[in-house]
Amino acid sequence: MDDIDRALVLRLQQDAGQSYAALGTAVGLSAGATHERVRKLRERGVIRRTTVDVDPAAVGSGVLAYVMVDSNAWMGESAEDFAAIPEIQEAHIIAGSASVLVKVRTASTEQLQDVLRRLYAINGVSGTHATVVLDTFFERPLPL
Amino acid sequence: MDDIDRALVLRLQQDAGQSYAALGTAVGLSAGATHERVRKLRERGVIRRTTVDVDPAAVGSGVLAYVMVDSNAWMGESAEDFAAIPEIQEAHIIAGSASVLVKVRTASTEQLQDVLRRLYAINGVSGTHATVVLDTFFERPLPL
DNA sequence: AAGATTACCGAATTTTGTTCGGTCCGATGG
DNA sequence: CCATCGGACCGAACAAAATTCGGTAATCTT
Repeated sequence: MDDIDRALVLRLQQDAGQSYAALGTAVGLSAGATHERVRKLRERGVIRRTTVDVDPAAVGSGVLAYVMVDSNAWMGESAEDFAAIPEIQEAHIIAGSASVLVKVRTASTEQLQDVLRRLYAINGVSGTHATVVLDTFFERPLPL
Repeated sequence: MDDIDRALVLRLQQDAGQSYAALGTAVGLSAGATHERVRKLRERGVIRRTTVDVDPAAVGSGVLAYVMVDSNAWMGESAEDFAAIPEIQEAHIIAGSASVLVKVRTASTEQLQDVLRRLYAINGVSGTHATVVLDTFFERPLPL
């Protein structure tokens, strides 16, 4: 994980569609060597997968909200329960008064309400506190 | 934006590296037609870009926190100020008692503290409330 | 229903991905 | 100090994929 690797990851985050030749030129390597570096980055798990960024509004997920989930039990083994709700994009165990923080995307506030209903149905969940996003400044890749 | 488009986006989210031939077979189209569909999805902005998922811990961002930022002024024009802090991965205007919610990734809690210090330096910011993530259940693509 | 538009297929063409032998450099250890 | 080893790189050969395009069928427009 040297400077070249970081440069490669950075450029791939910005555009994973470019050729190894272009990528190599940018970091000062041949296409073959670049290919090998990227292969190893994948192998090591630094690069997990190649994906596409989708406009949420274009696919019926125009409403974004973060929900603090309170519980009266240990939630450490409940990952599956949260994963079963497709509108949940992220779920984290957190320190502090609430115990789980989830990121939810829905098409409407009505559907958001329905997600809250389903959250309450999860074993151990005693309350929720939803924070609706009014405007997103930006969402961007990791710093390097 | 029909069923085929949705299937294409779904599969590209899972693996944007596969060939148009494979993608086409999966949805019942030729490679050429698939190529054209995906090109249009990009053109329309449904697909914003092709990128790679990186393991945060592998690139020195093992600490994740969400920070509620309180303010005593209208924050709607402060996107640049937040964007100037590279550790901030997302920034949103929210409804509720706080006015901005940011997602922060750092290598250590010391660096997290430094980010909080820089947040306070933003014009209008009157307070912060950081929630540290202890464990991430999952982070996944949008539902379709 | 005629015309126009769009989507599709399949093959040709170009570009890229992938593999491989040989070289260079730094580390290892005798 | 020198020989050996391993890793990273280059450049070329080969294989595969992207991209383009003419022709056709389906769909929409009027």
